[in-house]
Amino acid sequence: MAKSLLDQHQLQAVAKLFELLAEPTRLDILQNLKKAPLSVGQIVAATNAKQSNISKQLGILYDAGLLKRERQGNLIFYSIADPMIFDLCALVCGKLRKDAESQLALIRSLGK
Amino acid sequence: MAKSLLDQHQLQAVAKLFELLAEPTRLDILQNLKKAPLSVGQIVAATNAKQSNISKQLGILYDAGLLKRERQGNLIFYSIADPMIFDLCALVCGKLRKDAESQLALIRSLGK
DNA sequence: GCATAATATTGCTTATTAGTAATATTGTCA
DNA sequence: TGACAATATTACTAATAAGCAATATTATGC
Repeated sequence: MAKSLLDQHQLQAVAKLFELLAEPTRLDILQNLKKAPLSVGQIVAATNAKQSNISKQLGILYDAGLLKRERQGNLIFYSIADPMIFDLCALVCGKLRKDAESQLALIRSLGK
Repeated sequence: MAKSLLDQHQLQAVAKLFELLAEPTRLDILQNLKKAPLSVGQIVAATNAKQSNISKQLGILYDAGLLKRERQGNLIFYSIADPMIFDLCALVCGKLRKDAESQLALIRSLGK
């Protein structure tokens, strides 16, 4: 394989997936679902977003295939469809932490 | 550590980073810089975006700390500041490929 | 069937941003 | 210094999306 650059269409697909993770509210939903499935009401309670917004964001994540859902009586439980997203988030969190640490080290060295 | 959920501020920082990778043009720039630093003109030639747009997106990636830059005479060379982003993209690409494959397998099994 | 609870949808406003053409800046060379 | 090439900036338009209040849907228990 020579160059292996993604074409326009593939880049769009990758961008689309990143876009899903580019909103604090959706990230909040995902991290709350990490341990176990939750009903919509539980997610609303765990975050500080309105019910209509949570429902909308859940729909977006579900339509994209990142979440599964299952009805249990009156409640609808959402769960993570592909735990890979946590690997993504872990990478990002690791980078942010490392960046913050080296920033701190720089400030400390200047203060001497 | 008990829950270790990210707070609002941290979620925003994570979202911000994903947002940078949520645009096809910026992804295109990044993948072109993977092998070696390139001047702005070279990037414009490698992608199919206008100069002003490339310059703008380069500025965004640079301001965010994802790119470094160095002037060499009349040219300005940009390069990747943190190769971790390629790990992120590899994860996403892997997921998309796997999803596509299982989708294909499903279609094939239905065709029998 | 009716009242109620849980979730989804709709219509709307507001904010953000990609992309562009035109112009400004910066550096090089003669 | 002046002409030219490379890059950055500006002002603008158009499209997208988050968030909200209000309303609609769906399921439960009486």
